[in-house]
Amino acid sequence: MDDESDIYEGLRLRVTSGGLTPNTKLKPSVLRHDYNCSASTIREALFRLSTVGLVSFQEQRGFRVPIPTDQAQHELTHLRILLECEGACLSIRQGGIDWESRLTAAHHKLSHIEKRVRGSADHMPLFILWAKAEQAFHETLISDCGSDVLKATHAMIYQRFRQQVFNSDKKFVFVVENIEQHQGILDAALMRDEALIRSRIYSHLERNLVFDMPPELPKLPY
Amino acid sequence: MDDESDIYEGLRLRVTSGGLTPNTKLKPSVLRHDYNCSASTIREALFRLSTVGLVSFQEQRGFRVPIPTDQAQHELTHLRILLECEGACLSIRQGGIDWESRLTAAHHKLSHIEKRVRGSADHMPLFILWAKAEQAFHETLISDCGSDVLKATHAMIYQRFRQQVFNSDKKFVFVVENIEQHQGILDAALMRDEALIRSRIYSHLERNLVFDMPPELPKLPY
DNA sequence: TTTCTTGAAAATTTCGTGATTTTGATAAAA
DNA sequence: TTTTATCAAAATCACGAAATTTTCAAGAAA
Repeated sequence: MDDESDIYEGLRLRVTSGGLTPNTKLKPSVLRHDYNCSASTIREALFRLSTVGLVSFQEQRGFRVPIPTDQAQHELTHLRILLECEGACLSIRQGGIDWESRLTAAHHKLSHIEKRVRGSADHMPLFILWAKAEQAFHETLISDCGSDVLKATHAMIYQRFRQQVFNSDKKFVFVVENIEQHQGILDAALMRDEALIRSRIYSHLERNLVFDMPPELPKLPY
Repeated sequence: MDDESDIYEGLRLRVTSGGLTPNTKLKPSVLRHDYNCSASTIREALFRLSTVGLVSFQEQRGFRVPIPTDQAQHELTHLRILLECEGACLSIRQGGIDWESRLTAAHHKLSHIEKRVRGSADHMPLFILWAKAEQAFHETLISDCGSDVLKATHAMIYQRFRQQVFNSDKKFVFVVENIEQHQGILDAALMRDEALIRSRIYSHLERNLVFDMPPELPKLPY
């Protein structure tokens, strides 16, 4: 377990943003050479990744890069909305100046990168940077919700979401709307308006919902 | 990996409802004898349990039964409410007669056990049965939400919640209110009343919220 | 007494091997 | 041509042992 966590992190990066073709087999006996360790060590790390849903696993058939599906993207987006709205609203209630400050800082970094992305033709080189900054922004948004369980759960879902869209066809289509949407979320947070931030988080993530959400049933009068 | 999943299940049962003292060390070299396998196999299973939060793990310091804390109980309850409300409401919208039927069946079983528990002085022997039935009921409640991710996430949180209360002081205090609360949730589901089921799920789990939820901030007029 | 070392015992982690299973190409049969 | 059978190559899995790290008790120093 010396640098097993490094191995875990390394593999996690490769399966989430390493540009691996979905369904690629992940063979411990091959990957061991990249990390200078035994196949068993790789296997253990892949196992852990599979419990979090970042690699798929079948008994006696080894590990593979998960195949992105519309269904999975929809479900991951749905859960992101649920968790981020809840976390953001709780942070609004409990967070102080420190939270506002960290969120503003995270947005500043993200915003800087996004403006650079808008300019350049090829987004690829900036993408890793952008992904890190966007994750940091969304995690800071919920950082003062007071629940480690909520934050850990959100982190898991966010990772899978990012893997999903990265490994799907439209990898690097940068959406210009993101810029004003992130700004809008920051503004709502600083205004401490829960209803507004909910609707802005929803709007921000909405385009990843590939199916219509089922409508609320009309209440029957008794 | 032959019966590794059996080992995983066995260990999961032991750390969630096996009456183990919190903080107990889980030594692969000891546990191997209970399952007739090597220490490595046990280790792998414990590792998987640690990624879902059912055993705690520290590098070079092995595995332990997690220590229940008020904070953890509060957070797990909070997430259960969030996920079950969402899952139940979606099931109300999407579920059909089949869902109603399965939910009624699950409630019937649970109800039967709960009435027996109310009668007996020592709840211990019935507890495992009750836990299974209560889990089945709550999982059926969200079973037609249409999201595997939501259901899997809920299952993880529910397991940890159950472990939490089981391993805390008040292991076997059976709460009589559960009976009518479960009935109330079933009724709301059959009535397909989303607002009602939300409030009843909240009431049902409320007593496990050990801290007050922060109040909504008053909106400042500009 | 308290704090700091020492070092042997115990526990954890990594690794290569052999047994078991899957894969995939080739040939036989329909 | 399509399907089925065969079997060798390749991969996976469980295992025990070696290497590394931690634990903790006993003695030395403050």
